[in-house]
Amino acid sequence: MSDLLERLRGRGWRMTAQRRVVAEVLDGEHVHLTADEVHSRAVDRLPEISRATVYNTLGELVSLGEVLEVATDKRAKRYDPNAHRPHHHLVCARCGAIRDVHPTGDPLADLPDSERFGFTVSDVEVTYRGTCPNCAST
Amino acid sequence: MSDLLERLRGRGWRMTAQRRVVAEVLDGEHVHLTADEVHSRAVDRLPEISRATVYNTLGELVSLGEVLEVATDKRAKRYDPNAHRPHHHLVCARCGAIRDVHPTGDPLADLPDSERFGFTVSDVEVTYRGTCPNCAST
DNA sequence: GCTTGACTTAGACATTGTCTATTGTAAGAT
DNA sequence: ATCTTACAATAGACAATGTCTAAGTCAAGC
Repeated sequence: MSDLLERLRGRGWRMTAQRRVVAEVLDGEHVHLTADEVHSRAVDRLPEISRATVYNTLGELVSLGEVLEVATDKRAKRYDPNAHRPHHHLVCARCGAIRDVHPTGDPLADLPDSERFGFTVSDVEVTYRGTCPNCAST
Repeated sequence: MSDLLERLRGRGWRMTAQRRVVAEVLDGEHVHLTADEVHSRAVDRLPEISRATVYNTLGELVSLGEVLEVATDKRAKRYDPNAHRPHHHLVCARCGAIRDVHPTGDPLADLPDSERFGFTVSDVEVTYRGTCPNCAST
């Protein structure tokens, strides 16, 4: 399974039961869990894992560049393990469902110098919003 | 000043001292305040205004479509009064400064049907990230 | 199998946002 | 001008999310 665990081990990350569980919970495509969701799933496998550890571990994974923070919804941050392949997000305004998407084109090229205000621009984040098929039919 | 107040009045919005102050605080270009910042600036002009009123008023302005919520930073929501002219945001990763920007091109057109997962896509939000001139020089 | 420094824990604390019951008031009616 | 009344504002409790600390625990190297 998870290349994630492999990569982390290779980077000298000290492996503990808690960290393994967090990494396992985050495995997969179209995974965008909040910290609390990660925690409750982790508790299923390792009942004594604490909230602080989940937050710490998520923060480390983000620093290591193995997981992305996304702020699609205005409430909790979500964590996206699909960090090695650049992508953007499509969010359902009704139910909050999130899909990873890969638009064509480069939005960076669409920002003229005159609109950069002297900034060095390094990254773009695109969030598409709409209604998912499920919510549309009800 | 503010067409905002004009428009609100025209829409039958009951005008109170508190609402006027909130609307005034939000007036201008490149304004992206958090609810708490709005509150503290409102307090300067109207010391007895309560936090709840600021939150309520901001929520109403958003519902009315006169103000946009933006989630550029992962902490508090920010409120952008520039709702009548579509635009995106450029954020400094160091200091959090925000500018309104107007990229060319249409990101909606860049999302192929095969990447829409059956969603009806209605809106796009683009956030550019980088370093502002101020932070770059220090 | 020790030792040690890094990891984990519980829970207090901080920040941001929401809700409720009560009091106040803008704006139309008289 | 004053009255009435529905809507708005208030204080403060509560909720959700995230951060920090002091003390205990353990993975990994020796």
